[in-house]
Formats: sequence, structure tokens, C-alpha cells
Amino acid sequence: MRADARRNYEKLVAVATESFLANGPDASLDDIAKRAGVGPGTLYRHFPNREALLDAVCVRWADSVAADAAPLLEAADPTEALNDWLVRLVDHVSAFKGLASALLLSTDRKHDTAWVLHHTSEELVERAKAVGGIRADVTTSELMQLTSGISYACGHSKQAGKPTSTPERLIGLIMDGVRTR
Amino acid sequence: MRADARRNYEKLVAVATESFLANGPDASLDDIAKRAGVGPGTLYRHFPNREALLDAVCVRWADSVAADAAPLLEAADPTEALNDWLVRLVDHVSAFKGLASALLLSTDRKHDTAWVLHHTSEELVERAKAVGGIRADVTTSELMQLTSGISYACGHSKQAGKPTSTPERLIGLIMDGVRTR
DNA sequence: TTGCTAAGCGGAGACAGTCTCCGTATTGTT
DNA sequence: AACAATACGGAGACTGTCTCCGCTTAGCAA
Repeated sequence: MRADARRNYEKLVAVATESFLANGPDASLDDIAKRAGVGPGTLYRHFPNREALLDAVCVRWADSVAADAAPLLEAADPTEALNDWLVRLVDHVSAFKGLASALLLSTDRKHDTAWVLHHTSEELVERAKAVGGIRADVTTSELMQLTSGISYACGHSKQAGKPTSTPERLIGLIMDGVRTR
Repeated sequence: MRADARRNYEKLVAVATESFLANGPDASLDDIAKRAGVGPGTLYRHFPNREALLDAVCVRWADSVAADAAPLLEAADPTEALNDWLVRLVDHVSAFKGLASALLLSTDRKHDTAWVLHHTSEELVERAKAVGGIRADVTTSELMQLTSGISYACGHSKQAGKPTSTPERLIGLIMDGVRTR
């Protein structure tokens, strides 16, 4: 890859992140190109469609989120650690304006980013199961579905200006159904 | 309202329902107008923007869903009735391609449609609480948030072709956290 | 250095969708 | 039958997506 190509690629991802965050996932691509100081042609060569650009943006995001889990993996109480992780996940996805909620639903090993999140979650789930903290019949995918759903719901009811229950509370309800007793 | 105006209004809602179902919430409005045999101007006078048309479509839908709850209100086991209702709600929202998921998040009395759904749910929740079937600290809004989240997650993971847990299962998990014991 | 070439750039423009304006047509009433 | 008031609908301005292709530039080899 030529140096100028790499430069433009980086710049585009950076600008796109900013713009998606500010204007939601429908931000104008031509506008992103302009802000990055390149023509639309350049943007579309690097990222054939909106999805691809969104993906690239999410990749960077997901890595930083997954890094967040490291301390939780060594926590004394794995069940509480799992609880914390799910709350953080909701917070992160919300902060990212739902751009990434699709990633939580993926179990695709080929899609690196999604896999990182799924895998990280799985480790925490397994640790909690190992100490008998949560039911053995609950799968990581199920928790991811519920978590992404909560992110969605929190994001959208907040957007509508409604008084909304906190992510902590909703994750808490889920965990109440999942914890052994 | 003039007779021709009413006719066009009805036709537009009917065609829009069909088109949104077929093409998702981004279906072309000019195309809907054309199919309804009217000009774009007519569509936009009746419905100043996409949101308004979507709303009108959802109104009809929500009424039919709420009607579905009638028998459940008299069920012998209110807790199971609530469980059933939530599952149906997810099914309905999914069948409606998520067009209406926003409605579940609203607690707005002024928005008739959303209110019908919220109110119906509330009755079922209250009945379940009355017999001590579910925790008193759980609110209808919280259940609606979780339910709409599940609809979202099921819809999107299905769309991505992933093996996905059933709505019954996920609602079941929620109910496990909410039931008294 | 210089010159070459593949890789990359970016703008013009085709296309599709949203929404508005306003002259024309239709309705329902007197 | 005539006349308001109401409603219609198409032309077109505007915005955004995405493609095509002539031009530019980086990187390499002599």
C-alpha cells in the first residue's frame, strides 16, 4: 500500500468516526470525504459502501472496549465481574450511538472485531459458570442478544427524552434471572 | 374532510403498510405515492414527513395487537399471561420488521397508539403483581424496554442469518429474573 | 538525479430520493 | 349552474450516493 493511500485511509477513518458520532450512522459520505480532504472517489475506493466504512470505524472502537475487560478477567468474584462487564458494554455501545450494536449480535469468527467482543464476553461467562455463579444453560450469545437489546432500548428511549431505567438496572434484572440461587 | 381526500388518505396508508413491510422503513415515499395513484404533493400534504406516515401505519397495527391481549386479561394465571403477552409482543414487532419497536418505548399518553400498548401491558403487569407472581419493584416501562430490546436483537440477528435464540427463550430469561420465588 | 509505471487521486456527473410550489381540477354547497 | 374552498399532482430544486476516467504522484530502477 502506497504511503499516500495509507495516509488517506487513516484520515478517512478518523474523520468518519467523528462524523458518525456527531451525526449518526447516516452522516453524508461525500461530506466525510470533503472533511478528510479527499474526493468522493477516494473514499469509495477504500470503502465500497457505507457499511464498510462503518465497519472500519467499529473495529478501532471494539479493540478499545475489549481492552477494558482485562482487569475484570482476574476479579475475585467472576459473577459480579460479568455483571460489570455487561453494564460497561451497554455504556460503550450507547456512547457510540448504537453504531456498533450489530457487532454484539455477531458470533462470526471471521469478523475479527465482533469476534473479539464475543470471545471476551465468553471468557467472563465461562469464569462465572465455573464458580457456579450463573446458570449453566445460559449461553454467551443469549447474553449478547439481551445486552445489545438493552443498548438499543436505552439509546432510543433516551433519544425520545423519556425517563428511562438505567443500564445498571436492566442488566441487573437480566442477571437476576441468570444467577444461580 | 373531502371525500377524495379521505379516499387518498386511506389508499396511502394501505399502500405504505405494504411497502414498508416489503422494503423496510426506508421505502421510497415517491414510490408509495405513485403506487397509490397520487402525486408526491398529495402524500406530503397528508403526511409532512416519513415519520408521520410511519406513525399512521403503526396506529392500525397497534390496535390489532392490543386486541390480541383481551383473552389474556382473563387468564387464570396472570403471571403466565404476562409471559405470553411479552412473547406475542416480540413476535408482532418482529413480524412488523421493527417498524414499531419505537412504540414500545413510549409512555406518552398523548400518543394514542403507544399508549394503547403501554396501557395494555400495564394491566397485565398489575394483575401479575396482584397475585404476587412478579416482583413489585419492576415497572411496566422496564419490561417494555427489555421487550423492545429483544425484538430488536431477534430481528437483527435473524437478518444476519445467525443461529439465534427464540423470543420465548429470551423472554423466559427475563421472566426468571422478575418472577417471585 | 532522472524517468518510468503502476497505484492512487478526485471531480464531473448520472441517478435516486425528498420535499415544495403553484397552476389546475374536483367537491360540495347555495 | 355557479362558485368558493379544498385538494390534486407534476415540475423541479436540492441533497446524497456512487461511478467513471483523465490526471497526478509515489516509489523504484538505472
